Amino acid sequence: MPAEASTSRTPSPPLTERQEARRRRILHASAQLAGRGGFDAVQMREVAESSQVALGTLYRYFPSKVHLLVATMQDQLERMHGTLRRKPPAGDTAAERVAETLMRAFRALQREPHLADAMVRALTFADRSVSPEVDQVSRQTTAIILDAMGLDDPTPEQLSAVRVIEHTWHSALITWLSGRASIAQVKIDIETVCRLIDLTTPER
Amino acid sequence: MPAEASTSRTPSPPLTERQEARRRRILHASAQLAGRGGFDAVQMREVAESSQVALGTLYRYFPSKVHLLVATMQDQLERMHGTLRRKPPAGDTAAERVAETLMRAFRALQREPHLADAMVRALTFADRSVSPEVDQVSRQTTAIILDAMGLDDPTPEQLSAVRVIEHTWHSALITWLSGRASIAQVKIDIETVCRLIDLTTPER
DNA sequence: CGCTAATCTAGAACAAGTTTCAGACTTGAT
DNA sequence: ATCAAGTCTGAAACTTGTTCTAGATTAGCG
Repeated sequence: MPAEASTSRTPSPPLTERQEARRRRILHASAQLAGRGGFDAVQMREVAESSQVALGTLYRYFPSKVHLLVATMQDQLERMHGTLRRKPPAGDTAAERVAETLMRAFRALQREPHLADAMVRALTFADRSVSPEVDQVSRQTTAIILDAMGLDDPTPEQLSAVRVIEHTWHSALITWLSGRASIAQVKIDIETVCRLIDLTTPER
Repeated sequence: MPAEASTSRTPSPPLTERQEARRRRILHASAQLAGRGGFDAVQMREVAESSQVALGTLYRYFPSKVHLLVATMQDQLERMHGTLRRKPPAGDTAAERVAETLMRAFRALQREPHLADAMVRALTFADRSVSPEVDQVSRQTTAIILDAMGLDDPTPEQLSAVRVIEHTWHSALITWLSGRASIAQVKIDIETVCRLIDLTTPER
């Protein structure tokens, strides 16, 4: 199993065991603090203390709070992709399966709304310096959606549809997290956008 | 003309002339600083100095940097809605007109990418305390899209489509601003999502 | 005009992200 | 085992958003 699948971006020098452990402690502390309190509760000094690492070291591993939270999201996403793989969605059409998959992910986020807040806010607040990492998250999300569609090599049109679905997914999450949309509303939006798939994938 | 259309939310005590002038100076300084440098360049001390107002006063008018930038966005949006009204889009279908309108708005933003950055980042970073203002921006955007569609009372289905279009609009802007998507890509995404309108609005 | 409450100003103070630095500790190669 | 290079630590310093305070100014009113 590729334990460093997400690291494939930067062929950084392989970490020693203790370094790997530090990295893990940091991500764990980050997720923990985010879990209660959300974005604001993830304070770099606290993350450092909580993971038994000096502040300077924390910054060596993750060059900013946003980097840290985006990495936390990568971590969680991988976990989720694994879970989803184990129980694939059951719908008849691609649109149904994608909608089901996203709603499943949404329910998982609802169980940890503060964590969701921290990760999503970091993701959309990220500036250019975090582009590679954000891109990685985006690729991972795309992979999840394509998995649900059951497609191996999608057409450009289908890729557009997937991108739009991702846009909707992120933005709908934000409106929900900031209390401007209900859970029901997010559900409707997801179902609505998933109809685009039928438009580009003439179901046989 | 309803000069305080956007203020209708909070029936705050009417401002004196000098106060109105201060508010205007602040918004102007904010847009100016945002215009070069984007989100980070809008520093509250600089805004205060630049608009000849004490820091405490700035915070009395806008309780946070995000509030300030969202208000700046409201301001710009109103301007744009006026412009768009004067030259309505010419497409045959609702989908075409909406896409054309959004692309026109997009081109306007391209002329001031830093300003766009500041406003959009503030919008998506806003937490619950800014919900009313963000909601106001959202209503304004909805109004612009419905205008383009040429609809007076849309069906719930059409409203869903409009919401999804807004989601895509915001999120696509973000990917463009952070350099993860090209202008062409944004165009495709907008055109793709606008097809949803045809799905919910059987063109006669 | 003269008073009172509200508003504004200048500036200090505080909070959290980020940077920096000197010294201690690890690691990998010889 | 020893040394050089790289890493980690603890603590202070710096930046920018935000809050607070004491005193000046302004607005509305009798």
